[in-house]
Amino acid sequence: MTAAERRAQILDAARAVFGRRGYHGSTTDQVAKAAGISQPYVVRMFGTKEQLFIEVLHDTLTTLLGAFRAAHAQSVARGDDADRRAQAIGVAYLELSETRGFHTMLLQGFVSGAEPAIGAAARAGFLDIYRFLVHEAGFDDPQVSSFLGGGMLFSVLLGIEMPTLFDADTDAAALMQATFGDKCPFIVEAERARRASA
Amino acid sequence: MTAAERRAQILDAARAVFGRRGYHGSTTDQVAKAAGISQPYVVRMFGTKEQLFIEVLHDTLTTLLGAFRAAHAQSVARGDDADRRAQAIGVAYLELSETRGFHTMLLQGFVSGAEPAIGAAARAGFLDIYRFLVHEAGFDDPQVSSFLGGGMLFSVLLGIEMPTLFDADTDAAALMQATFGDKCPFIVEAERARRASA
DNA sequence: CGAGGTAGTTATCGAATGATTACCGGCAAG
DNA sequence: CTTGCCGGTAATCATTCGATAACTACCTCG
Repeated sequence: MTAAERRAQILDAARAVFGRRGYHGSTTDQVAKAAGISQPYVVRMFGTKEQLFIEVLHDTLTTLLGAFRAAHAQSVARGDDADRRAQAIGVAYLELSETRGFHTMLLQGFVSGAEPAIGAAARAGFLDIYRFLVHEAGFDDPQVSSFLGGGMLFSVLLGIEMPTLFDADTDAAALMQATFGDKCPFIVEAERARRASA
Repeated sequence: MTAAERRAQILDAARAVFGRRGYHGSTTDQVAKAAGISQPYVVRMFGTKEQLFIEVLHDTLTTLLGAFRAAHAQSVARGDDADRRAQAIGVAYLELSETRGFHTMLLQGFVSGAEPAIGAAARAGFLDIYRFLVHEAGFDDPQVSSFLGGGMLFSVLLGIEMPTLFDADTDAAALMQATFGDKCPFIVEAERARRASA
């Protein structure tokens, strides 16, 4: 396998691992095992664990902004009004949950601000999203706060593994229904599958 | 000093440490140093680091719910309408940022769901907040989503140390203005003081 | 006084983990 | 054929960190 392919594969595996256990809670060996290679190779390819984490975060943020731009452009092409355009971007955000550990990886990046290099990357990435929403998508202040807040709540509910309580607790089910909307059954099912495979 | 006093002091120090670096990123020695005692004593008093983390989380959630209940009761006593009552609880949430690491500790609890015992405590605590908002404070679904989302965004912006960019980046300043509202200068100043002391 | 409990410490151990080094097999080019 | 590089591993090192053990100073009560 070529080095570039391996690199992509490691980034993918690392996103799942880091997304679940965070920067400090994950080991390079876990990433290596998830990618099906040896631990020293992970380190050699990325230099350090911190560098790997930052590249995963950067890659995830790039994917996110790409998805947002695509959704926005499509919505504009359809001639949607402002509300519809905002909704299209929101849907794009929810649909990124199909790629393993996407939202939890973002969140883990956002709570690792105490590591200087990671904090800088996280701040820059968060601001990029904000700038896109305001300057490209034309959100106003209440819209952007509401959008980002909804996104953070979404990610936290996934990180906390709230879907495990969907069947056991009616309040949990109501909360997730209120947050995930009509994507709710889809997300609950995806989480169930993830747990079953683990 | 009595054991109960020490316990409270350690919990306080641990909240600041865990809030900044998370569960895996913090060491019992950092907590001990912050509390001015030896590392083995921290472990002996709480059994394990995990147990300490869970107790800090529980303590933080208890404080949070207490503050919410007090704010709600006061608002009811004033005869406020539903919107005012919701706002009073929101203000109570913001004001808890005066106690060191409060919001970031909550967030760190919420992203450590991969540790089984911590995840269970975090889910239960999150649901307690949800239940208070819905069943005691009478929030409807959109209100509760908006409130929780705003809270998560608030905590993430603190965790990411976004206030460090307040003066350097006008977009960062706008984002924080939109999120923190009129508490914004207060919070920026508090973060500046925290960094100066570190 | 002395016995026991309370609040702590110093010293140390063992496991985990990020990183390094040295090595190996295949394959393409000269 | 052999030289050298590319993709990759096994072995190992140096630290860090949570936990344990053993000890000490102080206070109080009979």
